[in-house]
Amino acid sequence: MVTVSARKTGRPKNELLTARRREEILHAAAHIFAERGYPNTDLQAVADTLQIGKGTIYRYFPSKRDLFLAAVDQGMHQLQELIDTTLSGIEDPFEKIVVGLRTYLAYFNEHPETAELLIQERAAFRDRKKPTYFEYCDAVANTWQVIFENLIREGRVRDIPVDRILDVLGNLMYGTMFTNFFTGPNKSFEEQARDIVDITFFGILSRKEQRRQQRVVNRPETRE
Amino acid sequence: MVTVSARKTGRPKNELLTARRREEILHAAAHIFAERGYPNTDLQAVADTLQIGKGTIYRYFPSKRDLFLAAVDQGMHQLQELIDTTLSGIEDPFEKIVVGLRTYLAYFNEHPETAELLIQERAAFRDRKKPTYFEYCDAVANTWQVIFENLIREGRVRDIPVDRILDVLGNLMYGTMFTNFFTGPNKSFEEQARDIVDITFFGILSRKEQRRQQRVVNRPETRE
Amino acid sequence: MVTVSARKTGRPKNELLTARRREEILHAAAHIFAERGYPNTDLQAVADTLQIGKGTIYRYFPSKRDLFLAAVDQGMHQLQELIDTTLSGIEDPFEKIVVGLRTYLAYFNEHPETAELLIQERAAFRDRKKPTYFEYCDAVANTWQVIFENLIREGRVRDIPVDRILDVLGNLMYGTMFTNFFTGPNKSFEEQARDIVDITFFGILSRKEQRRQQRVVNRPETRE
Amino acid sequence: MVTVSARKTGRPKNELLTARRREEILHAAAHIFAERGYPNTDLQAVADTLQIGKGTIYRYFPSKRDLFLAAVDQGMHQLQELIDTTLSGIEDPFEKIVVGLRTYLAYFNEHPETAELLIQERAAFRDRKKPTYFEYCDAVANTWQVIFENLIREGRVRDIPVDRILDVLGNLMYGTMFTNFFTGPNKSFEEQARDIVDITFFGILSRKEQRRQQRVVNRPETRE
DNA sequence: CATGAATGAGTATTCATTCAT
DNA sequence: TATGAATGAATACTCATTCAT
Repeated sequence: MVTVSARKTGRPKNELLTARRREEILHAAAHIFAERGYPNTDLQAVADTLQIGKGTIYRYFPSKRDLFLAAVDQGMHQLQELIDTTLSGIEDPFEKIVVGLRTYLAYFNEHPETAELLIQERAAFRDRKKPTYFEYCDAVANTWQVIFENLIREGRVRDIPVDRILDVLGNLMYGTMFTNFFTGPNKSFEEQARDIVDITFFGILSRKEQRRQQRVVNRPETRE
Repeated sequence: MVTVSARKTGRPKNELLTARRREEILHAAAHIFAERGYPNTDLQAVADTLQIGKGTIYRYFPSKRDLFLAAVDQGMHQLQELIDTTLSGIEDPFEKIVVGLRTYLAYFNEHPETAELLIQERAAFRDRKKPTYFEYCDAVANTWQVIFENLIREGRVRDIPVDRILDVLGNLMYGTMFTNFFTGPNKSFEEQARDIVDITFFGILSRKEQRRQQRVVNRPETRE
Repeated sequence: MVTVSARKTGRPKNELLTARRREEILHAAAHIFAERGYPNTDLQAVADTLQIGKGTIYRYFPSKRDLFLAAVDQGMHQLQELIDTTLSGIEDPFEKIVVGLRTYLAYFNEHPETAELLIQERAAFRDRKKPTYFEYCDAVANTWQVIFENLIREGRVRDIPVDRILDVLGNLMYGTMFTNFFTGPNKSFEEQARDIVDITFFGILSRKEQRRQQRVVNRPETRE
Repeated sequence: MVTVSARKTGRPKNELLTARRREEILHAAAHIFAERGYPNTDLQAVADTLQIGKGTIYRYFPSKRDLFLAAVDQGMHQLQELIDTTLSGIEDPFEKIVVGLRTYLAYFNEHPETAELLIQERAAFRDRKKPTYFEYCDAVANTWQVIFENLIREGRVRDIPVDRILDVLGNLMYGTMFTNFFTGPNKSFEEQARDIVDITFFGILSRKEQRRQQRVVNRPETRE
């Protein structure tokens, strides 16, 4: 391909190299931010890790803050892509739910630095309207909404308002992820996924107790 | 100058006053730390709020870090006391669970600064073995363990290993608390408690689906 | 004198000491700013000179800029006070002019750092509406205005619009001061004052030439 | 590849183009340095203005400092050339003086950036032996020396040592230029030139007062 | 006991200059 | 030759902590 322009004869920019270096910086930064915390991280440390000059980082990201937020975003983006890919071949809605849950826990199990970044983001940027995590949640909420609506229509899930289900499941996943991160997981993510599914699908009550309580409290919104 | 009872007397500390001031400092500090974040809070601001000298704070707490951790601890302590008090008159185990859950959510609803402090603690003191929150969780875990064991023995709760139940419920509460804090609650804590109870007690599956899935997957650990 | 308040029992501030230290900082800063230039001056250098901590300077002046401007202002203030004092006992208007001029040049001769600060101010704060120097000029302009008006009324000075006289004399003094500062004075300030007075009072033209030129150009505004 | 005249030829530099670009850089730099001040100007801004690469500037000037000093020098050079040209056709010595003065003020009126550069030069390079301005002054001093000596010999100017006259006039011009620049001119440069000539030629004293003062003080150096 | 004056270690960011392309 | 990517030295200001009063 021949371009007319010319004129600019200097050192041509290598876009591929530029993009690769951006990724490298992001990757190193994510780990160092997670390891030391946002306020304790000197960009010099990131530069040293990559064996580049501190000024170079500023060529790619306008500020420490921007670099950090880009790192958080990248982490969430990867999670989203992973889930999208994993679920793409699955038809059965229940399997989608179970696999999605397991993938979520698996991701944070393998990328604890992403969890750390979510904490750091909140601690350092209390002002940001909405944490990156919840922005991503909003983005996929509708997909799950539809899935559950279908299940309810088919009579496979109780007729509970879907947002209640999503809230409870979402909060449970979120809490599990953070707890794992804070205390270290006391069981494998597969086991965790299994336990969550078991309890949220079947409830903790025994059959007998379920029947009894439903008789006592005539909960109108939770008809079978 | 004559002192009556030997030399140890001197100027008697007014222990009451001392304790009161300690509380005042802790209270003010909790709110300011929560409002500005740990690294952005300078003790001068705390001193100014209380109209005392900065040095005075150092007479009550040896360092900024200690003051902060004391504030976190106070928050969790209050929560614990509130729950203990609230549950003390309740006999029915299910009611204990439901009321405990509601009280927990109510507390953080009224004291969002405690939630903020938990975040800040984690962000600032990544090194501390275990966050204050989970120390308190451990402290009460046994109580709930016993409650659920009894329920299982009585056949009112499915025979699931109790720690699984506690993990799932604990993570769900924790996740709900943080989500509320991050995004603002989209429903009242009473509604949240109700939804959590509904789903974790009865499960989301319809009766029919529950039966079907239990037939398909012969899950040996979850006999009724 | 007994003050009621009390309450605040801590270390009392010593206002005298505070004021003295402020002066000390200002004095040291003036010389160091002048010696190294505004942008090249690190407040650490000022602190080192005074054997105090850098933070201490910031207790007295909110920023490097403020410290600098205070130093400039102090320099001009001293000049003004010196001139006021010197002229206070003088009645004869011509003597006032001559002595004022000499005092002005003498001051900058003894305080070359003030001249340097005026340059630095202009170079560093191009945005400030009016340089400190000219603010002080404006403040005294009226006094001299009156003196010259009287001299004109008495027929001792030619009937030239007074602001022209003030402009020319002012610019001449200003230019002389800066030239002295830039190139080093090539004569004593007394000689400079004498030369300025000689030329501005009598003009450089010979009597004969003055008469000739006045015949040729009938300059209406400069009647004798 | 065949080159005609031995090896030195290679790609012949286009000297004209080179010189033109040098001028362009100098011109742009002068304005940007004047607008932002020496320390606040980064060479990137100069490069951007000219739409060239930052490295290219370094092909023409070895350092920021050199570029700046070249810009100052160019400004003074232009002034000198303008005055030389303007005066070349003038025979009458008084007219030379008046026109020279007016041209000087006119130049700085049209090129305020040159005045700014003179300030910046002094502020940034306190160490340089002599500011560019005074180097140029020295270069032309002799010409004016001769002119005044002739006028004195012809009895048209009072027999004052010529360097006194030059000092006073020089300082007056310098002060006027800077004042104009700092405060904005409050009258046109033509009026300023007229006022300066009026006062320095005729003095401010009235005839009567001139006579009186000359009687009182028998100033030996200022005989008519 | 209470105070706040004093301290100085710690940090994000810029920009002159170099040099690979 | 022209370019702009890369570099790292340099810099104003804050704030936890101490301690004289």
